[in-house]
Amino acid sequence: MDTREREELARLLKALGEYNRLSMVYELCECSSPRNAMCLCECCSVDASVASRHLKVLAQEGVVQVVKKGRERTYSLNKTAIAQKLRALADQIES
Amino acid sequence: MDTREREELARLLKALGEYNRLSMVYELCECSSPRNAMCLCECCSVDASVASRHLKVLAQEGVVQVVKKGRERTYSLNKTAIAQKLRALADQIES
DNA sequence: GACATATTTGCGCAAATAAGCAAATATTAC
DNA sequence: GTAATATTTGCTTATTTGCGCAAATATGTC
Repeated sequence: MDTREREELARLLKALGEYNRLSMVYELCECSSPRNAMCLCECCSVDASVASRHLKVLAQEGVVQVVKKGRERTYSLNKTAIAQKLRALADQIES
Repeated sequence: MDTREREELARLLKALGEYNRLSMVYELCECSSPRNAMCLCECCSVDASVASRHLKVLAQEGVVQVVKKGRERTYSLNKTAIAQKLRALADQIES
């Protein structure tokens, strides 16, 4: 694993390691259909602007996928990609 | 998963999500035997005091185990515990 | 005891982070 | 066009974080 990858992984873990962001991820886990920021800001009781910023971070790190739908944007989890990265780290740690 | 567990998981991910700390974890991955802070501070070119603080964070979150050996303390990874938590999160995300 | 080594702690500083609010922007509906 | 809704952005504030250095502490060696 080179430096670049390690930096990327650190950013991913940091993105997931903030309580409100993690709560949004869990929320998205439980909803089968994509949600918008207005909905997701409720699960952690923050302003919509705050949720928007958190979701931007999650999108940058590839945790969520954004789809523009009219005046709203819906977010869904990149389940397999994230799960794969977490498992890869688990494997490496256990090796 | 209740609030307490989620906070705990967020703290774990945050602990792993800092580049120098993650580097120490990788370093510990590669050494089969436990290492002390003096050794671990080299892999990320920081002061020993900084390494000491980082290792304290990792210990608090259960990432590493500390063994007091004379005037030094040796650190080793709690491999299975961490791997298990990461896989549990992966499973939950993928579900 | 004196000295060396490993770690921790206190302090200060700079940068990053999270939050809320208000304003700006985009898009839909009427 | 106007009004309503969803999002983003700018601004400010408060807090946290990471770092280095120096001093303090702990422990082993002589």
